[in-house]
Amino acid sequence: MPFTPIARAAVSEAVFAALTDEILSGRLAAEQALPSERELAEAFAVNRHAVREALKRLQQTGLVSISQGGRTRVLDWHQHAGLDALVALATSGAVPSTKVLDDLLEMRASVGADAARLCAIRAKPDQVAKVLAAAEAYPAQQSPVPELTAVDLVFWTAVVDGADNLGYRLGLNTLSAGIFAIGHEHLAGLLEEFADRDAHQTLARAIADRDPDTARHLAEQLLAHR
Amino acid sequence: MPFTPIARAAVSEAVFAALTDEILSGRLAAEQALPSERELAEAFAVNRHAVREALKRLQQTGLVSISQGGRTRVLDWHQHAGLDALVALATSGAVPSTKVLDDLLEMRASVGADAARLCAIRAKPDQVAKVLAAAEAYPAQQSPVPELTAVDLVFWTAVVDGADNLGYRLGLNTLSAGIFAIGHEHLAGLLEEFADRDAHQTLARAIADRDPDTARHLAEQLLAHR
DNA sequence: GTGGCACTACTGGTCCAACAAGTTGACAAG
DNA sequence: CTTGTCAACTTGTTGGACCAGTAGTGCCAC
Repeated sequence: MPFTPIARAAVSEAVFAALTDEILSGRLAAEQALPSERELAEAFAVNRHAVREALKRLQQTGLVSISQGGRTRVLDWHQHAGLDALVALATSGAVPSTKVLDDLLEMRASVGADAARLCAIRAKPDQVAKVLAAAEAYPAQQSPVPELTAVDLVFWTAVVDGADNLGYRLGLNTLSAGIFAIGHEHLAGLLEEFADRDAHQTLARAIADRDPDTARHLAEQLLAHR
Repeated sequence: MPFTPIARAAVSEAVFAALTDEILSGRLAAEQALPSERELAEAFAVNRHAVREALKRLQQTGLVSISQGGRTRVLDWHQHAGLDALVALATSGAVPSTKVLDDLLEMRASVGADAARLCAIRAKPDQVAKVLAAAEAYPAQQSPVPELTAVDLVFWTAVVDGADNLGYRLGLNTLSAGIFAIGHEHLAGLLEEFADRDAHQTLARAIADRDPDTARHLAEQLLAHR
């Protein structure tokens, strides 16, 4: 059944998105003071509590700095925003989504290669088995893009799990969220990689053989983005 | 003057920290339903809005799933939390902070090496100049740890800026926040690296010489953690 | 004139109370 | 067994009030 849940965006979510856009696009420059919560509430025609929830999230993302009594100020996201802001960045249009995607894939290549290396060194037997199984699950012939991305995510999740590095594990979550946010339509260039069943199985075998250098090298080749 | 600003934590911040701890430590298991907002408000002896602000942030971090009408449920942070959760993870005690630090440094090594490579390829002249200047700024003799970490951050910020990758840039923010959250007392093992003025200058020169392979290799050596 | 103080007009932080909107489970009608 | 209804929850949103902290303004003593 191809039905997807109907999106019912909360008010604070909408406010968060609007302000995020303003900041990432540069229309609200760094160091600039935001309108007061009361003014924002009136401008968006929502309650102040909704604005506050959005501002709290902006603060967590590293986009604004809040101080009681003083005004809320915009931060330079280059310096203060965390990796999670990349998801917002991908959809805000502040930076061309192709640029964001390229950067994302570049990071994925670097982290993925090292994760493959570590997986070959550290993975427990059952984790190796999962990697092999995930490689086996790649479809032989053409499949729809969403399905391919799902299979690919399962494979790399298995690899990263085997690498036993919390940073890589959580980074993978953020990265895949970012890639997902950009949307499937921009992922056409990755079809060859996703569909390369043989390469994934070769990589899985290198991991199973406990050959970290080969695993890293294969992963580098596989993830290299043109 | 060694005085630091007095921390005036907001109530919602405290609630957020408490719930984060409960979840990351596993005392609140995944899939488990949280108490209702009213119950939490009563338990913490705070207003419901404060609880809501905290829950919104937990949702953004990927630690809980909120649905109107239904109950708020705990998510498996391995699967859903973003890299930013690492900062909370470092301080929550859910995982030994030494493990978090090791993982963090491992990730830093991989990302840093690739950033150095890309910086050698892509950095603009003024960015190269900043890298050289940052390497020059390393203190010749022993210095206090906080100062060393600050100098080190400036150097790597320059390198990552030159690499022109938004993912690396924002990832560096998150990583350094995580390392900072763990605290300086655990960073003794890094003193040699931080103090290695020569190695940083050699690396900076490789970048200035546009020698990506050497830059990557040097960065790998420099960032290798024992 | 000038430094210092008090006051005022903001800001964000917290709380109470109410109602709207959605979910869930029980239960009766078909 | 299926379906619809209802009641008792839940989160979502709003309004208003007051507390707490900041920052600028202007007065006053020196």
